Amino acid sequence: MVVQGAQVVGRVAALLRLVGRKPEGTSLAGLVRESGLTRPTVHRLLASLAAEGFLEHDSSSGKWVLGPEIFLLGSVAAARFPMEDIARPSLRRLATETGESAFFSIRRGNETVCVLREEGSFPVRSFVLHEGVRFPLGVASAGTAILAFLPAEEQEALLAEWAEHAGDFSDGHPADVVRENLEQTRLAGYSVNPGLILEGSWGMGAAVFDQQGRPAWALSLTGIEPRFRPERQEYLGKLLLEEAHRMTARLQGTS
Amino acid sequence: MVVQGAQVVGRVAALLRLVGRKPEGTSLAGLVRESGLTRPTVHRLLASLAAEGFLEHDSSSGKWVLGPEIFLLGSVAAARFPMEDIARPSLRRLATETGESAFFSIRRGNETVCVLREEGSFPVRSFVLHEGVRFPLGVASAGTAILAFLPAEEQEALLAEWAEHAGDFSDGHPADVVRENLEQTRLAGYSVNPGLILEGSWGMGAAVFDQQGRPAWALSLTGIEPRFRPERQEYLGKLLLEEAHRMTARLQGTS
DNA sequence: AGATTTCATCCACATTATGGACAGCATCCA
DNA sequence: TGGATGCTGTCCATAATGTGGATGAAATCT
Repeated sequence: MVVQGAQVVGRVAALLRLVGRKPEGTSLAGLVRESGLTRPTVHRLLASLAAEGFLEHDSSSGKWVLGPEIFLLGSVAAARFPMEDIARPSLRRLATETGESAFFSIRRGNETVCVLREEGSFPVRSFVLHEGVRFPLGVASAGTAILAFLPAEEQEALLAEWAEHAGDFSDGHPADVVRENLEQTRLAGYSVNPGLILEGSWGMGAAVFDQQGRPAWALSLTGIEPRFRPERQEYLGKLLLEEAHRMTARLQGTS
Repeated sequence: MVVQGAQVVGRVAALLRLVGRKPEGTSLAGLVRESGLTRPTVHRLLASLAAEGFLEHDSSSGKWVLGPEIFLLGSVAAARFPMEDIARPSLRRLATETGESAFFSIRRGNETVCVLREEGSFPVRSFVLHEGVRFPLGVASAGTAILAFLPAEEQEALLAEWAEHAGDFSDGHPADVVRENLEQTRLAGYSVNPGLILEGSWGMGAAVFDQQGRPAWALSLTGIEPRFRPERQEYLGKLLLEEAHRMTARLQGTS
């Protein structure tokens, strides 16, 4: 998987992903911490990425943010990944129908990345999840919904080295809790995150399947605990599954 | 401008831009030609970019295309560059009103990059311009409209080394023709490209200005020569200027 | 005003990326 | 059928490239 003689490419990619996590930008020190690289190296790579227009350095805040070239390349790439067109209507329906915030996440390797958000009308909202945020598979409702429907051996591979895979999240997500959660998800069809990431901040998710029948994306809803009591879960789950089925059908149909 | 000790970053950036030019993808050999790098180097960089998800290698066609990570980062970056929301309505109006195809391009250094397209109803369409295509400033109607309203010294800097700047386009665009064209553009407010890139394929453009009053974007229309006769140019130019003014006002107002 | 944290830059060193060379496939043509 | 052409993928000795410890300046906190 790893290509010889391209160390920097990996480092650059990691830095771009880290910067992309926070729309408001990240400081040099933060990136040094999160990347594990030395400061001079991070600084040089950031500066050269900025010279290429892939990043920008907000001189007032000193933070680094994604630059115009990323936006431009992204617009071109979006033609091959018409997620916006396909997912947005479902998100709108979910958000207006339930009042919660609705999200569309995409699987990328052993992570999920949140791509789209649609705010609900309910006045208390959680900001744990937003565009660009990444979670390890099995963490958060979207990643649980996806992991639950991956081939058993892939699930086992991740669970076998769970602490390493889940990183900072392994504290709040012990492997046995996750196992139980995946089992529940397979039974119900949808996943429930009972505030495991942030107390009181609940979520539910349902997987969307690609043409090969693999769970590649997920729809999810987030909100506060009182809005996710058991009696309402069934209703929310039904809505999520409905929209997930609709998207899956649409994606099977295309091409 | 160029950062020391970051050769690869520049190379990677150049390759990504080259790949982004053609939505259908580019072959290794093509990228070797266009980048001026050696084949092993290009291959290694492409392979490692693909391992990171920044590119994908279509194994049937053997071509390299932009990958999912670019799409994901692009979605995050799009929040800082809300061009779609602001430009799309103007493009719609231009396309429906005129029947020609309408485009929105953005200035990036000494180039313009086409970001958005809206097809017109007229059944003969040119495909010289599409999302991701880059032209040197002063080439094509969008780049002419922008260049014409840059500070005189910046214009002169480019015209002074025109052959180098315009590259392959310098044949069809001699410096004195461009100078005359810029003059005309300043007089009329809008630019006209009388089939200089491809015979019979005409275009007209108008610049959109940022908060500092600098021409940073452009709206343009393209079509075949009979649709751009002098009597119609005035009408098309008026529409372009109207929409460009509207966008400029909207952009001044925001923030 | 001293302590602490963050940012920017230098430069000797060796790790890392480079590219010439080789190998494997197609396709085309004599 | 053979060999000429054009493409992709890989190896590895070489040196050019990127690295990171160290230093200093600047900003922020106590």
